Parts: sequence; structure tokens; C-alpha cells
Amino acid sequence: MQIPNKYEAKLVEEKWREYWDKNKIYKSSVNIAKEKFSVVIPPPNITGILHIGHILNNTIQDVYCRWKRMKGFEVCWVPGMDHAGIATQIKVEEDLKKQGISKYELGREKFVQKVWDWKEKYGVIIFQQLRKLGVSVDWSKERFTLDKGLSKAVKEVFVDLYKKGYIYRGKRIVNWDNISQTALSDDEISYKEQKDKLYYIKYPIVGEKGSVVIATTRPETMLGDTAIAVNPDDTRFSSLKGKYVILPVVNKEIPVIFDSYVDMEFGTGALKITPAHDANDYEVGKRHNLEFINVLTKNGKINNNGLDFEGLSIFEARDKILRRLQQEGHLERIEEYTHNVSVSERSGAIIEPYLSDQWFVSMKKLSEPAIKVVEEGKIKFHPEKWTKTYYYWLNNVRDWCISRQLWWGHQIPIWYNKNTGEIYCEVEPPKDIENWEQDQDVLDTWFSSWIWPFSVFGWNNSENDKQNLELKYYYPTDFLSTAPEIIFLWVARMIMSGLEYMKDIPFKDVYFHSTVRDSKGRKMSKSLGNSPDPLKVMDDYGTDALRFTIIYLAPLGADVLFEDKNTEIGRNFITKLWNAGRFLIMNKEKVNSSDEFGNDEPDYNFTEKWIDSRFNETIKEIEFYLNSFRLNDYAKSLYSFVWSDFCDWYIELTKVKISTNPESARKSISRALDIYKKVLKMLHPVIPFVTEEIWHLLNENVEEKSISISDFPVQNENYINPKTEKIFETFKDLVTTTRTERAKFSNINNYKYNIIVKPLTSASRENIDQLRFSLKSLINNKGDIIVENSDSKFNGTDGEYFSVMFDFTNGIPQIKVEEIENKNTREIESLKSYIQTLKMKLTNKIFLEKAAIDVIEKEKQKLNESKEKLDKLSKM
RNA sequence: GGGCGAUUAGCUCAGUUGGUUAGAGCACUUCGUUUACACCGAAGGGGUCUGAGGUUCGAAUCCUUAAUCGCCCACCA
Repeated sequence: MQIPNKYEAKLVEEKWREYWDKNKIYKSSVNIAKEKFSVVIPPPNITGILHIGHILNNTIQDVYCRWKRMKGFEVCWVPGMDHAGIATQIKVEEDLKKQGISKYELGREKFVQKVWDWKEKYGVIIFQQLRKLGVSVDWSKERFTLDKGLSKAVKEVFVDLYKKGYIYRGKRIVNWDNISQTALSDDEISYKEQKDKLYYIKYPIVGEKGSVVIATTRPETMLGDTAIAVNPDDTRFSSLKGKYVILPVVNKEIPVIFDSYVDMEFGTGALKITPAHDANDYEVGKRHNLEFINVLTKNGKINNNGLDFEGLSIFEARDKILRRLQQEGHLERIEEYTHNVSVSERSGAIIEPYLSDQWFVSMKKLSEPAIKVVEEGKIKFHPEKWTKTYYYWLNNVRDWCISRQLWWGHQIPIWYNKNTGEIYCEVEPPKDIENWEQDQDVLDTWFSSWIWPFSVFGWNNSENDKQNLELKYYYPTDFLSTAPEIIFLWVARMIMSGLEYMKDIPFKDVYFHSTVRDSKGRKMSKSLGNSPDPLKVMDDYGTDALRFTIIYLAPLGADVLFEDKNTEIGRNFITKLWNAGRFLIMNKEKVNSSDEFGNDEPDYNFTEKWIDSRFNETIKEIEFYLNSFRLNDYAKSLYSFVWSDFCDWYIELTKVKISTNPESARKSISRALDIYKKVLKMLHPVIPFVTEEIWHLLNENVEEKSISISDFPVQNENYINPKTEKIFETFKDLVTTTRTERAKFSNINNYKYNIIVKPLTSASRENIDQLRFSLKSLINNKGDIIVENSDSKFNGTDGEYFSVMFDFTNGIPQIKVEEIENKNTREIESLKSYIQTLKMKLTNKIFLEKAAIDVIEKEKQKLNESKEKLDKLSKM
């Protein structure tokens, strides 16, 4: 049989992508005979390109989907995309700008059509990239947050919440972006340090001589001042109770109010209150029933509340007002000042706090049951620490502003009567539409994603839902993997909507994956240009290599530093796996079907016993790790089994047998093949392509379609044998020590040394021979190995332990292997450390067997003493 | 300012309820191409587990404290 000596990831991967697509391997349908495992993808933005965080998140989901599928679950992984309101709108606006077109020229309808055109053209890119990653999603179930069904669901939810009184219209200071002409959410703004000036302005006290000095960076907003505030505990101002001050420039009397919000330490301790242009002032204004005077237009000019400053830009107005203050003698002084200003992440505009009408969802009632389901453990967070963040946020929940001044998105299903001003809120537009005007705003993008776990299955808030088999079967979903940053934006809200509309949790386990950072620990970001291009990494190293590496490196609950070069871990491992497969395939022909080890045969010797034990233990481990959401340990466990146990020892020993005992070798290879195939299955969830490829190379004539629908191996406890493993460890120790010693003497010509192996209980002749040959080969055929016979026999189970001893007394190094009588484990452990001591003494060439025994005796005594102590203690 | 977390080998990190000799990968040194693999094999060097106290027969692990760093949230006129 031919097997290429190099694994060509690129060719192989595309072959299997096509195969999986063509055979619809990952298509899911309702099958009540089977237990289901359903996952909805966190929908990537249509503007998105795959970044390293996506690789991690989607590989995590794929590992679980593939694993559960192999374990016999009906797995359904729903792919989809998010329309990403503002991000997409800005992208299209930019494109149009390049052509010299503004969205206002086009008008709303045509502009939205342009966005749809753009979506058709570029929206598929992220899917193509996900496909490249090898995700086992059911493509036939693809959803988009703006498609018909989902739009209907969004409207249903809005109308329902409105009718329940959860949705209300309110004033709110929004983050206004003058350039994009839209309100931004807090998450769409960032802070930038900026040098500014702090102006100290005198407000004369009415009916008194003095004045109160306040400090501000925004003098132009004083046009909208409706009070000044001081801290009630601030004795400097206690005489001002009930007093008024004159607002300079405007020449209006405004009250002095007392509010603990004011920081006594900052500035002068007195603060001007502009409720319409500052979020905190707004809160203060509400507490004290102040007037809200808006002095700005939507494009950042002074409006008609701004006296003769009307029409000026913010900066023009600032200059003019400062001059006026100067003239009137109200400007006390100016200081240099560095502070943070908020900036739009998208357009770079400085954010203007702006009071406007917005729609809100009242969150208090919705959040209570959402807290409960997490407290009760119905939904589990992994790692658990995120529950703290979750509780903190939900206990301090603020109402959700859901309106956005955009064109791309779900337009709010509210109509205003042109004549009466009456409000109409229904899923369908009013019949006499000509008398109504629809609200111009669209809904926050999260308003469609918060119902994602049920809307994707066709939920539409009608009687049909009860007949909707998919909804009934797949909801609640089982697993959600996402970034901790959106725990509140998305995860918490999905839990609320799920409980409200499905009367059930939306998912059972939530996995918060690591944040991927660059090698210097910085967050990956476009502006830093430090984000590796995953597509290039996939081309350079192979998709499996990247998948394996990222899972291997990302522990539960910690950040992961990543650079391209790391991917060598995965690539090298895959090469190793591939070559082990080559070795087995090359030797496969030597194997007859009858060459299987019977487990009771004498030939089922301790090498086989050992690998069986290690292997079954590995199955057990990975099962545990996957169930505990410790994916990196899952990867590590297999990595070390394949490399350290299977390749370095088992296959190497098999080679020894090939030259010494062909009969036994055939059986070992047969055993190795059996284990290897199972290992492929165990690795398939994380490295699907290469395992599929080797699987088919190994199973040329076998009926099985794809490794991804084969059975996942199950451990057999009976094979797990700690004693055998210990014996093998000692054997390894013996070999290693011998090699070490040999290396030291390798410079001295032909230094001869013997190894004396004193076999343990009930050893068959063959076993002794095998042990001898193994040793001889593994230490490179130098020196003699003397295997002594003994009355007791070796079988690897009755013998508890070997001790390794060295003797230099004749000038010829000798190594003795001796059994130590049955001891309890703890004692054996401690004795083992003396073997180490002995080794050290050996290197110093001052070893005396007797001394060693003395030391052992001494230690035994010590152990007994501490045991007695323990006994005493436990009796107390 | 509020909350969370970290500090272990040159680098990136494991170390599961306290218990043998603190592990792995990369990097480094030496040796080696014996027909799976140089994207390899063998061997080796390298750690007072951030500092200081404490609990314990025993602490990287638990407690107190200090220092340094990181993240999330809020944000000062």
C-alpha cells in the first residue's frame, strides 16, 4: 500500500470539505429516537473576516459537536450571520462615499437596497472562511438576523413587550456621533486622552456681593445650565442654601442645589449642571426636577436655545462665549488639563452627550428569573467565576436603550398617526397606512440576537410554535461558546428572552473562551496590526495544525498569547501522527488477521498490558476533560499519549520485536493498529481533516463513510492497571539510566558494562528474553545484559516493584534490577526516591549496596514513625 | 474608584481537594541520520515556585501582608 511520506494539508483538506458537503454528513433532522445535542453559532458580523478569536471559538464548538456526534447524539449546529447594524451601515456608506454618493441623496429605501446588495456580495466571505476551518455545521439551516422569519420574530417580541408595558419611550442622554449622525451604544465608544483647558468661571450670587466659581472644559454648554451644584457636606458652601446665582452670558437666575454626586476635591467643589448635555448632570437634573435645555442640533451646531450663538459650531461658540466671559469679567483663570474624551470607534468623532427620545426595555423584571436559573445551576458557566460578573450586572441592571438612529436594521414597528399623534404598535402595519408614519429608528442589533436560540428554529410567537417539531426538539440548546466581553450584551439577554418566551433556559452550558492576545500580551486589534491572519496560517501550516494549536494553548479561563510560530506545535504533532500511521501501514501487510493478541495468551505481555492500560486511561481522561470543559487538557492528554507513550515506547519496542521475534511483532503491530485507529477517532474532533485522511488510508475496503460518524472509543476499566504502569515506569527508568550512563562513558573507548536483570516472579522464558532484547536494543547494543534466573517468577502483576541498583565494585558498571517486596503504595513511592539517590551515588562512583540498604532501612523507620504519628493524630 | 485574576525554568504555560525527586513545549548544550518521522531520536544543563510572615509532621498549593502586572466595569466637571 502506498502512503505519501509527507502530509499535504492543503490538498487533503479541500478533498474532505467537498466530501462532507456532498454527502451532507452534518445535516441534522429531528429524530426523537436519538438524544440531541444542539448548538447555535454566535452569529459573526456580515462585515467580518475570520480572526484568531473566531478560530478559537468555532473550533471549540466544533470539538463538542464532532465529539457528541461520534457519541451517538443527533447533533445540530446552526450557522448564521448578524446584520451588525452600525458596522455594516458605515462600511457601505464608506463604499458609496468613494463613488461620491451620500446616503441622503439615495434616500432610505435605495440605501437599504445597497446594503442588501453589499450583503449578497460580501456576506458569504465569513461563511467561506468558516467552511475552510472545517466546522461541522448544518449549512441547510443557515440563518440571518434580518431574514424574513427572524424579522417576524423580532417584531413579535417588540410588540409583545410593548403591550406588556416593558417597552417605553423615554429621554436619555445618548452618545451622539456628529459625523455618522447617530447615537452609539457605550460599547461603540472608546476613550482617548486629550489635552484641554479647564476654564474657571464666576457665577455671581443673587443678592450678594460674591460669586461661586466653577470649573469646566465645556463652557459652551453653559447655555443649557439650569443649576449649579455643590456637595451637601461641603462646609464652604453651606451658606448658599436656597440661594440663586446668575448664569453669565445668558443672564438668567439658576438655583444652587446640593447633591452628593459632586466631588468636593475636584476643581472648586462647585459644578455647573447641564442636564441635557451630560449623562451625570441628567441624573442630577432628574433628582432635582431641573429644566432640560438642549442647546445643540444633531449636526453639532448651537440651536435656537443658544441666543445669538445660534448656528455656530461647538468650537466657534466656545471661543465667542469665552471672549464674552472675559469681557464681562466672569472668567477667573484658565488651566491646562489632561482628561479622557469619548470618541466614536467607527468614525472617530468626539462623542457629544445629547438628550433625545429613545425606546427602552425595562429590564428589572426580566432579569430576576435570569439570575435565578444561574443561581440554581440550571445554566452553568465555565469557568464559573463569570457568574460573579453576571450577578453584579444583573443586580445593577439598567434599562436597555433599543432604538438606533440608523437605516440598516429592523425598523421599529411603531406608527404615529399623522393627525392625532396616536401610537400604533403591531407586527403588521396599520391598514390606513397613508394616515400613519412609522418610527424612523431601527432596533439595536442585539434585539435580534437576544432571541437567536429560538428564532433560528422558526419561533414566531403563535400557536404554530407548539407544532414546530424542530423548536421542540432542539430547544433548549446544549452549549454556547462565546467571549466573556458580551456576557451582558448577549448572554444575559438571551437567558432573559428565553425564559420570557420559551419558558425555558436557552442553553445549559456556557463556555467563556480565552481572549487571544499577541505575544506581548496585547489584545489583537486592527489598529495595532498585530492580529495574525488565520487564513495565511492555515495555508502555511494546515488548518488542523492551527486548530490543534489554539485548543492546546487555550486553557479554561485564562488568556492565551498567540503568534504564528506557535502553530508548529500542531504541525509537528500532526506530522508525528502521520508518520506513526505510515509505519503501521507499511508494516500492516505483515499482519494476518489471526495475528491478534488474545488477552489471555502468554504473549500478552507487559508491554501490551501497559499500552492497553495507558490507552484506556487516556480515554478516561479525555472524557473527563471534555466534560469539564478543559479542552487544552484534552489536547495535551492525547498529545502526550501519542508522542510519549505510543510512539516513543510502544512502537519502538515493536521494532525490537520485528528483529527478534517476528511472531510477537506481528501481534504487536496488530495491537498498535487497533489502538491507532481509536486514537484517530479521539483526535478527530480537534483535527478532523488529517484523521479523516488516515482513516480512509487505513480502511480502504471498509464500508464506513466518514470517521466523523464512527463510534467514539469507550474505555474499558479492566484494562487500566496501575501496577503494570508502575512496572513499566521502572523499566523505562532502567533503560533511561542505562542510556545516561552509557552517554557518560561513550567517550571512553569501549567501556564495557553489564546489566544484570533479576527477573521478578513467574517470568516466562520469552518474557525474560524479550526484556533482554528490548533493553539491549534500546540502549544501543553495547555491553551485555545478563538476565538472572530466579526462583520467583515474573508476570508483571504479582511483582510489586523493581529496584534498580548499580554496582561498580569490579570496575565494570552493573545494573541490578530487583524486586522490592510488596509494600503499600506510599512506601514504594518513598523508596523510589532512594533509587534516585542511588543513581546519584553511582555517578559519584562511591556506591555501596550496603549503604543503600541502610538508607532504605532508615527511611522505612522514618516512614513508620510518621505513620504512627498520623495514627495518633487521627485518634485524637 | 468598583470588581476579577495573575506572579513557577531564558520564553509561553501545566501543576485537579496540601503529600514522593515541582512538569511540558519552545530555546540552549552534547551525541546520533539503525528502513515511520531531522516538522526526528537519545542524553543533558537550567527553578531559593515574586518578597515577608503564619497554619501544618509536611506548603508552589491554605491564611495574612507587601510589591508588580493584567483584564473587565464605571469615569471626574
